[in-house]
Amino acid sequence: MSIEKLKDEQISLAKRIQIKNKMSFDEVEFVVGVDQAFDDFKGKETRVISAAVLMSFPELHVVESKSVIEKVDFPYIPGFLMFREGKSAIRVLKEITVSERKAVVLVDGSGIAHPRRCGLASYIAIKTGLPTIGITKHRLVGNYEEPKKMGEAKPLFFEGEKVGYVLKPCKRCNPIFISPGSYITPELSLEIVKACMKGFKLPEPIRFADKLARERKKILRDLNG
DNA sequence: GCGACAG
DNA sequence: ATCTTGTCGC
Repeated sequence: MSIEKLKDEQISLAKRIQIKNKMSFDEVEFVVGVDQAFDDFKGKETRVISAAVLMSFPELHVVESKSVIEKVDFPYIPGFLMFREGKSAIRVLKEITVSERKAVVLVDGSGIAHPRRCGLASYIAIKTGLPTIGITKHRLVGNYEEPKKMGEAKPLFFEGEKVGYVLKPCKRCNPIFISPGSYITPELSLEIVKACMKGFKLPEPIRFADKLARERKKILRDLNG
């Protein structure tokens, strides 16, 4: 599969993205965090561990946790993360009872703040029908004004459009980048992420999913090698 | 050609 | 993302 062909696929998916709220802030009953860890041993095939943590909202109590593991062949290429992590991320989401709930998914990757307006979070939203919010620790695309105070957020612009927000999560933290995947606006995305913060750089659902993925990876190594 | 470039 | 110990600070 050529890069050009993959770009076409992203452009096609981007046309299906809806930057419109599927539900209001008050209607959100759950949030889900999804994150991946990689087991990359010399000589052996790379494996990806995807973890998902379902939490009540706005209380943020863990309701369900699941993880899956599978081989990965696609390399990391900026702008094409969906082809490396998308498949397993969707698999683990199907392991938890999220479809029948009023939930929003927080993903460790960009949403529409992407060269073709279609990052990993958008891919997951389109393939599952669930509203998603993309969150990254580094900028992929876009221009912005540096938020200075803790809790302050500035809009992220790309090619003349507002594609998300840049939030300073804590006093001595670098900002995090928030952009909608689909079925949600930049404003509600920011509002929900803020409500998921508990003094750390990343929102609770992502932190918990990250922690779970790493734990499973360690167990995997102690077992095999 | 040079710099930028999610995880 | 991952490789890695101690260490400075609230």
